[in-house]
Amino acid sequence: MTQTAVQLLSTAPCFTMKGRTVAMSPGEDGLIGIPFPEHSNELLSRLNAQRRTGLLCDLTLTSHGTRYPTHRSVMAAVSLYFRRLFGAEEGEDGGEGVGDSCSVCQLDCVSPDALAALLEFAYTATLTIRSSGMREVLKGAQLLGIQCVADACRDILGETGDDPMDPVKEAEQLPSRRKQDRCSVTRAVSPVRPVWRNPEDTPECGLLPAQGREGHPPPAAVQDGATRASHLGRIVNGGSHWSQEFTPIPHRPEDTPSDEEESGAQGRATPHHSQSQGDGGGGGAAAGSGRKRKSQTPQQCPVCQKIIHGAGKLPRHMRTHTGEKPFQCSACGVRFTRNDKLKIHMRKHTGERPYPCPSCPARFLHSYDLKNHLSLHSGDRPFECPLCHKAFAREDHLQRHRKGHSCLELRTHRRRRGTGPDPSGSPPSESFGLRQQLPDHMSVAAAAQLLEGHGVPMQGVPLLTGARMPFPELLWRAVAGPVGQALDKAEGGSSPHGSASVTHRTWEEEDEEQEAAGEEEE
DNA sequence: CTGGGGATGGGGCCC
DNA sequence: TGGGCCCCATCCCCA
Repeated sequence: MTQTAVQLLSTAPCFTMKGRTVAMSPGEDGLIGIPFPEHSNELLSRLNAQRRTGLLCDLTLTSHGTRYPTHRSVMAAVSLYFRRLFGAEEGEDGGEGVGDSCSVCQLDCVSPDALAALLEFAYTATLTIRSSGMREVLKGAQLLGIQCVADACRDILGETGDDPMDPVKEAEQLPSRRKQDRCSVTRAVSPVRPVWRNPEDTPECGLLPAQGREGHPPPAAVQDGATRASHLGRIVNGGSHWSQEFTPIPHRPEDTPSDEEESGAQGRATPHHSQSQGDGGGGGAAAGSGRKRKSQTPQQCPVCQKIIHGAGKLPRHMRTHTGEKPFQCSACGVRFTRNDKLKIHMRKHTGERPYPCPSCPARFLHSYDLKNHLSLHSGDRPFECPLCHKAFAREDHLQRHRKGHSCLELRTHRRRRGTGPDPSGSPPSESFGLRQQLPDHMSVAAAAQLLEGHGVPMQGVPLLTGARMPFPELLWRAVAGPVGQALDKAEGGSSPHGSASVTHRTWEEEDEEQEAAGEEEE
């Protein structure tokens, strides 16, 4: 995909299909971006499985006799040291690095435990270490140029990141040494002097890469880290180094990476760099200064690529991936991912129910419980099934009703004119207005004219072009994706439910229901 | 199947 | 900028 296409997609309107947010490019016909959020996780997991079995391992690291089969590409991706050693750094013309044949790298200056932890981090994005081994891991991370791990260890050890002797930072401050002699670069990166052995060079080395495949038990170092995590201190992704790992979302599409130079920041999820950090546009040189990049909003989760809005919300989100629950109830021991959830939980123990019903003695733990409860008093059932017109007091109950195919009147009833919500299942407050002006059997062209008369552009509407609309709802479906939000705006404000997402989801649901109805008819 | 309570995760606002 | 607090949407569970 071209860079232009990527930029287009990054700002393109999106819709949801089968639970997947799909970006549509308005400018390029047929160009869509379909994200697979689990791909990176699965990829890493499979690579780790290959490492454990020695499959496809083309590099063996050794430390004091302990051998660790691994993959060059992974090590080059995670370690600045290996990246430069292999000539894999961006912009390198290659061919000058260590040869492609199976090799052994002796790293005796990194302790076996630290090397094991760093390898596990490389393949799992989780660092599992003993507190007592923190300094060794820090040392190894510095030597190998794994910046985020080094920073996390420094944070925990309470050290600053301004160590002038830090070989990683020192190396990163070398802006244009890629054309220099590889060995000299290597020394600049790290004082590690690996002993490279090639199978053709020594008989000893010829054994090494094959060992993992040929019956040698996997070294302790490549055992499942989860088994060790139970009794070890654990630094997980939710740690402070995520603040460096996140991907700032460029606010303007023209914010494209300008620094082709690898700055040394590890594990960047996407090549997008923040251009608004006040680095003076210096590109790689400034980025490589070792100064901590400050996070800004919105931020993209490096695991699921979800965009997280709000300052300081990314660490909170990351705990949903790591499972970290740092907030424990002192009364019952239940743990929570968030402090505010623990606070609400504590009301159970204190008996506090701060949300009293004004109409009855009932009191509630949560404001939304009170809100639900109040709908019982009022008798309001604003959420009506568009198919069977059964009304619900709660939106989630309507959703459950529709998802569960409990409605037996699929496609047999038309929406009542002038009453009830639209087929999106949205509450009445957002169902009427401009949308009601769309008569039955209106042509797309006529509908477009009407909508554009309200300032709603119809360009980019991908569906039903040239078709006649059997129902105005279908037109609404057609415009829901690209211009639905604009239509909402034209109608005078957004719905309290976030019309875009609601409409997109319901659009998808309706497709499924139409399919189901079609099958029934057959 | 529905009503209701509770849990979870995201966003907004504020400090 | 990070975190606290709150609200909201959604999901799960149980009666």
